Amino acid sequence: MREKLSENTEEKILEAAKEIFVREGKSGARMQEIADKAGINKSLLHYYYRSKEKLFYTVFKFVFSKFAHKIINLFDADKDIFEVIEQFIDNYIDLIRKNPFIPMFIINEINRKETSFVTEVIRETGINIDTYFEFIQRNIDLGKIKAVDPKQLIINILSLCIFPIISRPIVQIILYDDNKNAYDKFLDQRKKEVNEIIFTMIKPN
Amino acid sequence: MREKLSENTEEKILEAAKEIFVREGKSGARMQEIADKAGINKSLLHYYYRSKEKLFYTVFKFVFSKFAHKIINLFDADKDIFEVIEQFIDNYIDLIRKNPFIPMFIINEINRKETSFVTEVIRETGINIDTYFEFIQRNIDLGKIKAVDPKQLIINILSLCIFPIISRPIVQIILYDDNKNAYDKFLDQRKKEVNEIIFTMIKPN
DNA sequence: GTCTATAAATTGATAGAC
DNA sequence: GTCTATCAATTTATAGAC
Repeated sequence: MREKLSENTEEKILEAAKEIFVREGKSGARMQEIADKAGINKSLLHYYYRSKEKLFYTVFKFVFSKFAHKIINLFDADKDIFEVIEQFIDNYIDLIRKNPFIPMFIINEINRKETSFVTEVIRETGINIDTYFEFIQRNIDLGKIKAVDPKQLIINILSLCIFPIISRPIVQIILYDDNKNAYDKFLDQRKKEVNEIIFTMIKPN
Repeated sequence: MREKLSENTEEKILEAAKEIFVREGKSGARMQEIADKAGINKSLLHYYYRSKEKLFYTVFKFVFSKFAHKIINLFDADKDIFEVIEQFIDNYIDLIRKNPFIPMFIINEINRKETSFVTEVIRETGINIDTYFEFIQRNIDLGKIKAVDPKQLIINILSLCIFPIISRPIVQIILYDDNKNAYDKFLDQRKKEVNEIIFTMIKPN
């Protein structure tokens, strides 16, 4: 019973902390706000996680892991690479659009931390980029795509998908006079745009 | 004399504030740290700028304006569009590489602020996107490039240049085992990569 | 496990002397 | 203009009752 309740609380805290940290950043987040959102007392935060630093670490690992795996996992099977990429772009743009603060949060906090922190998170997260490399190499060997640099390729895809969304608050104003609907259309159109770019660059002559 | 000294102090404050705010973010920056870096007393900060908020506003406008104009100004003259783009990519990647925190700072803070703040900054900054639109349209009319969407085009260029640098701390570890030199080579190579992508997408059949 | 009370440290801001 | 001293508010963290 008690344990059951405890687990519940721990989850509620993590859920609340996630929301606050992601939105406000580590230094902008307040323990009080997290406690309020979790519907508990501030002291309980320290009971479950010794300090703000430790709570942040837990949250960051959780968020990063989930996000990173969503990227990596797509490049597995023996599916057609063009289908995989098309699906990836479609899913990914929608995913970030729904959680626009997540990429910002990750990039932002990673820029503030020492290398050791980042390395540790990556290690614990257990993401494995080799699956992706092999997937690309296999397709090159089969002559399905040109012999492109897989590193440049993945960065191209991520850049073209992520940047328009994290920079939305400025770009929407400058390009579309802050018309939200217009920018949403722009992002929909963007799926085709990114697809075309990537396909053009990798398809054999 | 007094005025001369005053000006000097104000500049020193702005310079220090810029460095701290850009690196630590608004909520992470400390007035004490800014004062220390400027070599003055904390009270003087409040003497020149009434509050942290006002100091931040001044710094943000300054940083954003400088950065935005560097982007816009390149698309002016009657120069060849392919040359302009090539030069832009080359300059821009180097510029961000030297100041990797600036784009993050801008994107980050703009995501935290209300639309009114962003609109105000853009208005005061006086950036004018029309110059760019006209430049592209002229080149389309002349048949120098395909009839691409100028909005997608500029976002493509910026995405491909900025993202690999702001995400460097993660990507360098995942793709290059945290080998700094290797990633620098990657970024140099990237200039060619981005150029090729953009050229391929806009050059007439 | 959860709460109240409170400590201890930090931080933005002001008053007032020079 | 610049500094010292200090306030007032915030914020992380702990002690201790239940």
